Amino acid sequence: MPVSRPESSDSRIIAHVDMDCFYVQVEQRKNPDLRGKPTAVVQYNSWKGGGLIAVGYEARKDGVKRSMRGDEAKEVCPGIHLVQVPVARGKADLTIYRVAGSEVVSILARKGRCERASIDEVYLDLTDAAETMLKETPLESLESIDEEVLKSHVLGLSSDGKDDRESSVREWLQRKDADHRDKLLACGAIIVAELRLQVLRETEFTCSAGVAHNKMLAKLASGMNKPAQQTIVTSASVKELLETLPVKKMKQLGGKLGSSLQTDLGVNTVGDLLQFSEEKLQDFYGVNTGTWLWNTARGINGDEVQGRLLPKSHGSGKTFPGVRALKTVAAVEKWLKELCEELNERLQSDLEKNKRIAHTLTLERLPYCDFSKATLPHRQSKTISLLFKKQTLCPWSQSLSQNVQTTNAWSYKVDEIDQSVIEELPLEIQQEFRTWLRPQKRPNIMKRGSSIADYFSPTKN
DNA sequence: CATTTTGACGCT
DNA sequence: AGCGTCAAA
Repeated sequence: MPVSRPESSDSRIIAHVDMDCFYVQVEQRKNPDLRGKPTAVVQYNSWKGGGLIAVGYEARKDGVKRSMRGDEAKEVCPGIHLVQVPVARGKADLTIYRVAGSEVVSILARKGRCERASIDEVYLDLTDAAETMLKETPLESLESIDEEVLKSHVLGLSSDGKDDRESSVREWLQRKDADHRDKLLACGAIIVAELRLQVLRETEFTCSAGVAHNKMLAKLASGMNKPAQQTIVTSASVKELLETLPVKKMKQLGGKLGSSLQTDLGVNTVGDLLQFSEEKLQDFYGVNTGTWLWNTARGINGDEVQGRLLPKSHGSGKTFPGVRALKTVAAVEKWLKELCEELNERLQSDLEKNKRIAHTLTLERLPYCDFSKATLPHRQSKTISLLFKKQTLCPWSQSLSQNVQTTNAWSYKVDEIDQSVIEELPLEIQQEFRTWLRPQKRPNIMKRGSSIADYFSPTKN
């Protein structure tokens, strides 16, 4: 965990925006008949109705849970509408959701530094925008405050449960005697409410948000009131909030580290961590993790919002469970080709839209966790450069062939990137490329085709 | 037969 | 470079 700026006096204004049951909303926009009806999105449907990966709020009321099978969902919610993820090349194709996610990012990026954290989440650093707003329009003089802002949940605001919550939120937003950091939070809340309304107007999607002084607290808050609401974390509320918060609810503590805290240290809430010195935590978990835990217990988190609107990598995969395991080289080749073709299509559109070009390719085989049998060790991966030659991928064939009948060994060569691909790039990028490639003067040995699958076509040794 | 399909980042 | 961890729909 990076600990770039661990100060408790952190006065940044950070928002985390999270789309509500995103895939369901995408499907409901595509087919408005589904709006207001119990809906879930499933991957495949031939086995027990497919696996749910997103559940709308109407269906959640009936007890439908993610990771249920479609058939199970029908049992608890007979009227549920199950929409299938599109299938292309024999596998789930998430393109429509990625495109929808990027629509949202392009709107949210208008007000400050924006980081695409996942297909449907972003972090925003609104510090500058909030400071500017506070300077130019003192909150007390703001006579018309947007209705959406008044629906905010302000943690630590005592009258959160009384009948006129909105007026107490208005009062909090405009408090003359509020300290500077609270006023900045109020400005952040106004900006985020505006952004969420813009997202709704321009995409028809609702989202929830958290506004706080750092990423950790903003993320925590965005999930506290869903759907279509926002939550503000004041500094004054942090201690109480963390005191009773189960460690498992904190990002990064949902897995083995969180379990270890519970079983090895008897730490059940984030507040319980306060009893341990930084040194003690470092002894247990190493310098970085120890310091990170010590800061986390105090609501301190220095992670910066990375200005990054695009994903750093593209992946395409498919599982072949149980009896569907691939048993022949031909079957492995067939599916590698399908995966490569999907990837190729996405790389092509990335090149056209963003002028980016891939430079490494990694083939991975993920473990299949069947505890009933002797299971394959773990994960295996091989990475190659797509830009430079002198790469032979014999190891790949070994990994791939380990569990299939090997007929003839494969070997692959990857050459310099094809000249025609470079020529499609903007001129200044081309220039950069020639610099990188300068030591490489030899002509291509292998002609590169239109599909990255061609990189893996078996060649003679 | 069976969550699946992603994506980021840390450790060595 | 290769593997492990964590998280989200």
